[in-house]
Amino acid sequence: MALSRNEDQRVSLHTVERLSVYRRKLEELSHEGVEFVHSHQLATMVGVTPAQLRRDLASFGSYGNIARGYEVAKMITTISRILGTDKLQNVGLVGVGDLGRALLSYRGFEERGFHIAAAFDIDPAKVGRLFAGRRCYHLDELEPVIAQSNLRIMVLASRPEGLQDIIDRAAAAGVRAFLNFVPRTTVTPPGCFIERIDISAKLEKLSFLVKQQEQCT
Amino acid sequence: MALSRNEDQRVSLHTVERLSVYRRKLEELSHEGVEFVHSHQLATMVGVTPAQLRRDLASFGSYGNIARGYEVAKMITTISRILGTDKLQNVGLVGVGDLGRALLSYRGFEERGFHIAAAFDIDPAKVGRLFAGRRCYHLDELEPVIAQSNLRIMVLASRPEGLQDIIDRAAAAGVRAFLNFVPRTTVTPPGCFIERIDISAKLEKLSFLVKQQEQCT
DNA sequence: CGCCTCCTGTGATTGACTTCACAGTGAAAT
DNA sequence: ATTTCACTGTGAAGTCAATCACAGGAGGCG
Repeated sequence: MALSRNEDQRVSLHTVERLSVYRRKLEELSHEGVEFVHSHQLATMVGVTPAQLRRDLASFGSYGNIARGYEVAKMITTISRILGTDKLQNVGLVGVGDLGRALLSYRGFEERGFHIAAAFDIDPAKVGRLFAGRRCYHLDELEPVIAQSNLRIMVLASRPEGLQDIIDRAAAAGVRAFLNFVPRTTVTPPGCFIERIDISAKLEKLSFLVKQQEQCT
Repeated sequence: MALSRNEDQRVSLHTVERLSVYRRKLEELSHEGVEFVHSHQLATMVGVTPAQLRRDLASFGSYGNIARGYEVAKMITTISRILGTDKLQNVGLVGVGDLGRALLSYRGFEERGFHIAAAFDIDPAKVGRLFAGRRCYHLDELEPVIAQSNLRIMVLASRPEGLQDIIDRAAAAGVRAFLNFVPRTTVTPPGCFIERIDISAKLEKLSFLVKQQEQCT
C-alpha cells in the first residue's frame, strides 16, 4: 500500500474541516456495526455531494473498494492519524469564567482525543481550586505549566484585556495553536495558528439571513 | 443618497461574516473618538487586505469620502441595519447544561443586539427556575413560548438525542434560524438556516495544522 | 486658480474549490 | 468464463471569491 508516507502532505483546510464531520458519522456507523459504506451513502448522511466526498478521501490516498465502498474502521483510523488525534493530546485553558467551566466539564473533548490538562486564571478565588478535576493555576505560572504538561494547543476564554500578551507568552513558551473564543482582534505570532469562534458573529449572520428572507417575501 | 432601497440585496455570506468584525472594530474606534478611518487603516487592524475591505463596503453601496475615508458612526449604523441588529432581538435557548448556562450569563449578546428571552430543558430540577434572570421552561412549552416571545432565532445546546425533533417543532412554530452547538448532523427544514459551531472540529483542525507543521521541519 | 497627492470604487485577472462526467475496474450473476 | 452492473478516482469544466491595478476625484498647498 502506497499511502503510508506523506499521506497528508497536500490536504486543503476545507477538506480537513469536513474530515471531522466524516469521522464523527463513521464512528456512529461503526457502533451500528456497519463495515463498509459507499460514497453516496455517507455523503447524503453528512450533507455533501458524493463527488466532493470522494475527492476529499482521494486527496490523502484513501482507496475504497469499488464494489463494497470504503472500509469504515480503516477510514476512522486513517482520518484520526491525519488529524493527529490518534493519541490523547493535552491542551490548556485560559479563563475559568462561565464559558471556561463549561468547556472543562464538556465530555466530548476526551472522546475526540483532547484532554484539558491545565486551566489558568488571575482571580484569587479560583486559583488553586479544582474545576471538574482540573487544577486552576495562576496566569503567572503559564510558562512552567506549558513546559511541564507539553501543551501545544491552548483554548482562550478569558476577558479581552491582556489577551495579546497571553498569546505572545504562550507562543514563546511553546504553544503552537490557539482556539480563541474572545471577541477581540489578535496578532498571530509567527509559526502559530489561531482559530476564532465568534458566537455573536454567527448570530449576526443568522439575523442577516432571516432579515433577507423576510424582505424577499 | 441612493443606498436606501435594497442596500443588502446581493451581499455574499463571506462579506457578512466580515461585517461583524468590521463593526466591532469600528465601535472600538468610535469609543476612542475616531470619526473617519481609511480603508488601509481599518483593514490592517482587522487583518484583511484594503482591497477586500473596500469591496465589502462597496457591495452594499457605502460611499466613503475620498480624502477623509469612511465615516465611523455612519458605517456602524449601516452595518447594524444590514445585519438586522439595529433593534434588540429575542432568541431562545434549548438546553440549560454547562454550555447553556454559560451562554445565558454571557454579557456580549445584549451589546450586539441579542436577548436570550427564554430557555428550555426537560430536567425537572431546572424547569421553572431562573438562570441569570431568565426563566427555564419545559420543552413541552416550546411552541407557545416561541409564539409569545416572537422568537425567530434559537440556540441549540442540548443533548444530541431528539435534536432533530426539537428543530422540526421549532421551525413549525415559526423559528427561522438555529445556532447549533450540538455535534450531530441535522436536516435543515425548508426555509430555515442552521449555523453550526463545532468546537471539537476546530480543535481537530488546529491539531492537524500543528502536526503538519512539525512534519515539515 | 491650478497642480499635486493620495484615496476610493471597480473592471480585469488570478486562484481555489466544487461539480460534472466518464474511463477503468472489481465483484457478482449466469 | 463471460457478461453485466455499479462504483471509484480523476481530468476537465464551471463557479465563486480574493487580489491586482488603475481611472477618477476631492482636498491641500503654493
